[in-house]
Amino acid sequence: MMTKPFGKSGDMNDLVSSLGWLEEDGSSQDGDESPEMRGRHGPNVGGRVHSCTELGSEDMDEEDDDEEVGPNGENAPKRRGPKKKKMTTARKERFRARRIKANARERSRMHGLNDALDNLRRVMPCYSKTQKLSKIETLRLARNYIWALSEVLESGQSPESLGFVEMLCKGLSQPTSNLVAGCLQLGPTPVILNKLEDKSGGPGMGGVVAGHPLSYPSPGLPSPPYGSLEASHLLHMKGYKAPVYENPSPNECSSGTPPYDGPLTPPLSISSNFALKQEPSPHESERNFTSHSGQHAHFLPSHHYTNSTTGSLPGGPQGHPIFQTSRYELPLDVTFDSFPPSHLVTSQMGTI
DNA sequence: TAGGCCATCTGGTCCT
DNA sequence: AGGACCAGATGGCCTA
Repeated sequence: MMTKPFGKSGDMNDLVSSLGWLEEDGSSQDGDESPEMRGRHGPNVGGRVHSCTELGSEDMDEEDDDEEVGPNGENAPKRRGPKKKKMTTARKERFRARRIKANARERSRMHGLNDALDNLRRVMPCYSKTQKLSKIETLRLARNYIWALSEVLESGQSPESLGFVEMLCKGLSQPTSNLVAGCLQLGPTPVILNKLEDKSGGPGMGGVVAGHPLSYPSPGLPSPPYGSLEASHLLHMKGYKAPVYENPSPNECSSGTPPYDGPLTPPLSISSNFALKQEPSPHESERNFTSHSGQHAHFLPSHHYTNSTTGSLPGGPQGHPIFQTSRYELPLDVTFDSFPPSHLVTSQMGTI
């Protein structure tokens, strides 16, 4: 099988980022035929054993149609089971077309996944168009963000505290930690973070321990691209007129759907399905989870803090902007990809 | 140049 | 039969 040259280049990103690309996706009959999307390898890449499925064999048969018969006929494997259908040209074309369609769907699916990741990046506390978080770092930061916010809820810890930032940076790579810290220049004094080897965190978690100074922004970190953000802005509350949550359906970015631009869902409405480890609760609707630090974060259902825009919360800091939100009722299956009002975040971060 | 990240192709599996 | 999802493999791009 010939390995086709693959022409993926930097401009693929432009294609991917454009909505038009997705629209063309289905109709362009796959990149195997388009200059940008040439396949790179045949079915036997990486020494994978080619199966005898119809789909798999069709490509092989394109070059050696009569593989079942050896040069002298003696090597023809005696196959059990249903006899393999003769790969007629029509069948080959059909299977090829099916494969091409499947490739297009797969691309579209992955683009949808990437769109969702982009939405997630936008609501992260250090969104920057120029310094895009990698996929894995986006997920890690999202985890930390949720965790940190839950700690704010549970303990009333100020989001402007060092601990909040430490939680955000936990387990992140050094560049990402720098990025986060560059965004979280809390008040007049830059945040001082401490990032150590994995000592304080759980398995797989990087450790951030107070007392080991490592000032941010780091030497090679220009401030402008990273913007700055007060912690209260991080929680997009200053001057934030929270919209009344009307449409709970997340604006999902499945294939073929436009990028997220839909109704904003409220902050800190931690749904009950967010539970790393659920425990029985005396109150049916309460949720607990064990954080990586071994602490227990205690979640209350959203209606526990569904007060007026100036209302206070049980257990929460009175009058803290984080709680000055209006009525929020989220379905349990709300997704975070529509979670915070991204414009409130980005507007404070000087996204470039 | 090595390593990280990414997009894509591909075949397998499961489900409708 | 066909679609969704997944994981493996590969090569391109970028950066230290």
